[in-house]
Amino acid sequence: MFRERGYESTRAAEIAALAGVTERTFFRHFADKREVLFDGEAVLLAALTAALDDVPASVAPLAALFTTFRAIVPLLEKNRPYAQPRHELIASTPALKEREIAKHDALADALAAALRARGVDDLRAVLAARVGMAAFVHATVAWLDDPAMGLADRLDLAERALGTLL
Amino acid sequence: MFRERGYESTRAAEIAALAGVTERTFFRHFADKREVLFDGEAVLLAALTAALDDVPASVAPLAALFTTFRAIVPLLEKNRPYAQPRHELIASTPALKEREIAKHDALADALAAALRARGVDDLRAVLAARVGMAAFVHATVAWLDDPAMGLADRLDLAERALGTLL
DNA sequence: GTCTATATCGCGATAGAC
DNA sequence: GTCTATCGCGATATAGAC
Repeated sequence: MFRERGYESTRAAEIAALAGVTERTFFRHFADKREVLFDGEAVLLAALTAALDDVPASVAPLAALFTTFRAIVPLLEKNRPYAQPRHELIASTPALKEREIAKHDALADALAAALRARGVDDLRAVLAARVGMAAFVHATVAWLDDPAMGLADRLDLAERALGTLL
Repeated sequence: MFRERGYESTRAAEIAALAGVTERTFFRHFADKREVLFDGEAVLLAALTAALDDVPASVAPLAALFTTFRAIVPLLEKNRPYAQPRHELIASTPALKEREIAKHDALADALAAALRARGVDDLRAVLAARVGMAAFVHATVAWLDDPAMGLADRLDLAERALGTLL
């Protein structure tokens, strides 16, 4: 419906009707209209933290994150047919883009907490998580926009670029 | 008004009345209610890009950003009496936090564009900008929460922590 | 589920600046 | 005289209280 009529022109009541529930029920499931598109974030977070748990604690923080990202590449690639049009919609709708950025921010916070749990000090945990997320998001977006290069290669590229920054 | 009655309990019409204008006029000036608190972002962006222009093009991207941040420290310190309560309000209001994150994201985009204009390739520009912003925001928040350490020192700390990551 | 508030936007008219 | 900012009125969808 969002793709056909546009996000703003689609009323919450219409979505609810399509799902066969009341408008009120819709808002009981989703805190607001935008949330309909971000149900999957919980799955992504779970996959990331699970993958991070499999990385030996001896691996340095940022390297551990890149290992984590690579581990979920198959999951993301399987999801591409859904993720691509979703990304286009979000990119062209400011309200949704804002929400997506907030979700990524929360994801970074969660990764930082996971790194702290591995014994990384607070400052390095926060910075590593944000640096990692920046690379991950950039790689993912580039991959969605241009599938000529695989996601794993995009991650390699980003990791190597980070190495040349300092 | 936000601090006294809380953000949500303060109606847009009340703000407009305080300013001596109509509610309709309020919304002509601000795209939405949240924007009232983010008028200063344009000033910050201008200060940052101006400061970055003064850094020789020979300086590496991330180092150039830290030089830029240090250059505007006096501006931020002068602004602290306003910034501190503002930060508390934003931190305790999800809707405002979301907007702030989006503003920081836009700032990172602007910095990336500025780096590209210096001849930095796209990938490195984007990553440097986001890494820099992460450090800058973390340092600023830490400084606002605990003024025991100066902002300049917080930036030093973050830069050195990044050095051990990359 | 019902009821209601209020953020937000469209439109037409008006007043003052240049 | 055009341009711009404000006003006044009305409509509607989201979201929250009960």
